[in-house]
Amino acid sequence: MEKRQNYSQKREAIYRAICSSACHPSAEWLLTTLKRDYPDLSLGTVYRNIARFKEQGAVVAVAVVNGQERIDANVEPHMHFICRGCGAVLDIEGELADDASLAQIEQRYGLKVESQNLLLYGMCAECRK
Amino acid sequence: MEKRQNYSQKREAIYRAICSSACHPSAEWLLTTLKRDYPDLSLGTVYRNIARFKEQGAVVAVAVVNGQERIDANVEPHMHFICRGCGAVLDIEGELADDASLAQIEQRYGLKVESQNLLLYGMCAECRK
DNA sequence: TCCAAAACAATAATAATTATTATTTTTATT
DNA sequence: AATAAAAATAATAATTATTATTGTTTTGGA
Repeated sequence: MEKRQNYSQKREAIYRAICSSACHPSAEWLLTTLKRDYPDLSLGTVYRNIARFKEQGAVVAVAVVNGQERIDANVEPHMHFICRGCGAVLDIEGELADDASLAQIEQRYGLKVESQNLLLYGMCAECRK
Repeated sequence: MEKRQNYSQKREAIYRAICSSACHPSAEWLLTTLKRDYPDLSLGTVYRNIARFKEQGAVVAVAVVNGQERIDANVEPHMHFICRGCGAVLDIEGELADDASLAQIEQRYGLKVESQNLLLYGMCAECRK
């Protein structure tokens, strides 16, 4: 029997915030953003629910920027750009390693690839000015 | 005039350890490994020198595994595999995004790409058993 | 050898994250 | 609707990686 999972307003709000923000939020960002609607939301709750979403595969950590983990509700493999100036994390459309290449790597190194993450680093349009 | 840079046995030992280890070490690993030969080496010194190597471009941070930053003295762009089981970081030969693709991304998003890092996640040969 | 700059160890301070505990919310059942 | 067990939470404490500070030692030129 699987574990029962009760409904929680806050969990839903956290997940919605992750989905509806394009910024790939950190725990801190989620807390301050959601404080407006849920004044008694605590950071522990944000971390606990992020951990749960990760376990379920509903979100994925895409990068650590300035020591803070940034997450994405778009779990389809895609690139990210990280700005050295402002720390922004942007989605980038484009190809990743294809299945054939991954299969070749798996064979060659005897390992099993479960996911991939291509990060580009540099300066975003804003910060270049 | 450029900044004077005195010689330091420990700095050299730290750099050599990074170069000669295939494990993409963390600060912690470097400390414990080098303690044998330099019993009064301190963690602060390890961090300070890693920071300097990064500024100089002599090493690059390739991943954060279990909260610890892992570094590589091979600054040529190449893939890495990260084992979900044991946290190992392995070098993987293979193509990254080529200059043409990057130029296209730069144009499309108005940004400047300075480096890239492709991470594969999964289970290494050892941990699969 | 003498001196100033650089590097260091030891220690304290930060900052992100995780764990604990007592309270509140949810939900199934009466 | 009332009740009680399970789950979720806030508040708080504890951990852990990293950075900053300070006083001492090392380095290398004069």
